[in-house]
Amino acid sequence: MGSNDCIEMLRKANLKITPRRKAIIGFFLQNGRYFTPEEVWIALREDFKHLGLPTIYRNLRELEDIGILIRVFRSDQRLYYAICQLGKGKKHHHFVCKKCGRVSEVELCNFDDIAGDIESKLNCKITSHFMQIEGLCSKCMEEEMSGRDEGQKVKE
Amino acid sequence: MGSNDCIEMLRKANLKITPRRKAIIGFFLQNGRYFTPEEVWIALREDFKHLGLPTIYRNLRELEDIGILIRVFRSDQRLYYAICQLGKGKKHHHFVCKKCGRVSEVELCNFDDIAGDIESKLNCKITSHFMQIEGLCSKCMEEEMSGRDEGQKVKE
DNA sequence: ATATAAATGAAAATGATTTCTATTTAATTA
DNA sequence: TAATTAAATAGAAATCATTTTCATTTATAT
Repeated sequence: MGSNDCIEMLRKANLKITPRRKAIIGFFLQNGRYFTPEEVWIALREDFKHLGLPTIYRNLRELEDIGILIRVFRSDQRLYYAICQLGKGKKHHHFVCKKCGRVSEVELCNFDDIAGDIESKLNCKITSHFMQIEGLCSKCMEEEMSGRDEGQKVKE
Repeated sequence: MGSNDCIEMLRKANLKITPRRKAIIGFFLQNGRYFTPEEVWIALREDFKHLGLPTIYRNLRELEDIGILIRVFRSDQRLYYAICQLGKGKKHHHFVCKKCGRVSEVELCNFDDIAGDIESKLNCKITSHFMQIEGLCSKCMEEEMSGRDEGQKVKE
């Protein structure tokens, strides 16, 4: 998916294609990691004379609603968003690099193999599951190996 | 695990065994579902002449740290906690009833079967994964079936 | 019993997120 | 292309869940 597909999704969702929306989507596409609304705001203020933080919050939420963005969960209580190229239609999960925050989409999932067993055991009906996979992305692994310690780092 | 085990965990963690802590743990054990700090506070205020909301927040966090409680994620940005009988040692997940909020522990997990494949595909190193399973618990399924609509309900 | 560090309550502060409202703008239609 | 209209936006203010501060109390080790 590129920005074009995103624009198509905006159309389908009856959301207007505004410069801010395009910039937000472009920002997430360029940097393939998660960001707080404030971080997005600070980055995009460069490109807009006027840009309200509420606009960012509103748009991030709307873009999440239509499946262009996903939420990333961290233990602090803040909002984190990342681009979701696969959209809501395709079931998948996300891998989050603990070091640099990069988010990668993972289509592989074998949960269905045990869903029935869980249902039997709990005598319940499973309707969905959410998974967040964490670790080190390829880039951060290399850096780890070579003893270097550069690169974008996630705030602890 | 019962309250006794919890008290043992408190000891191990060098947390004092206070009436409030015992009450909080007991409250979660009795009602096997998730609650916000405020809900816990309102419920336990019955039993304590003085009970500060910050005390609840502090304790919930501490109890989460040592593995007695877990966080439940919902799309609103609030804190939800539930009892975790298996503790941090044993890898497991949680099933959350979308209707009544009941949280059940699920030891079954086959993620390891595909972890290697994901690592190969992304060329990454997976260090952990978090999963929240959702659906209808047995009690709510029965109610669904019989057309009744009683029982504790989760606020939408 | 005493000492001491931890726990607590109450009040106040914090700060992320949302709401409000007047203005602007994208997109539709004449 | 201009007029129209609902949606989007900025900026300021409000909200409200959560945390901090600090004086007092309490669990527990001695």
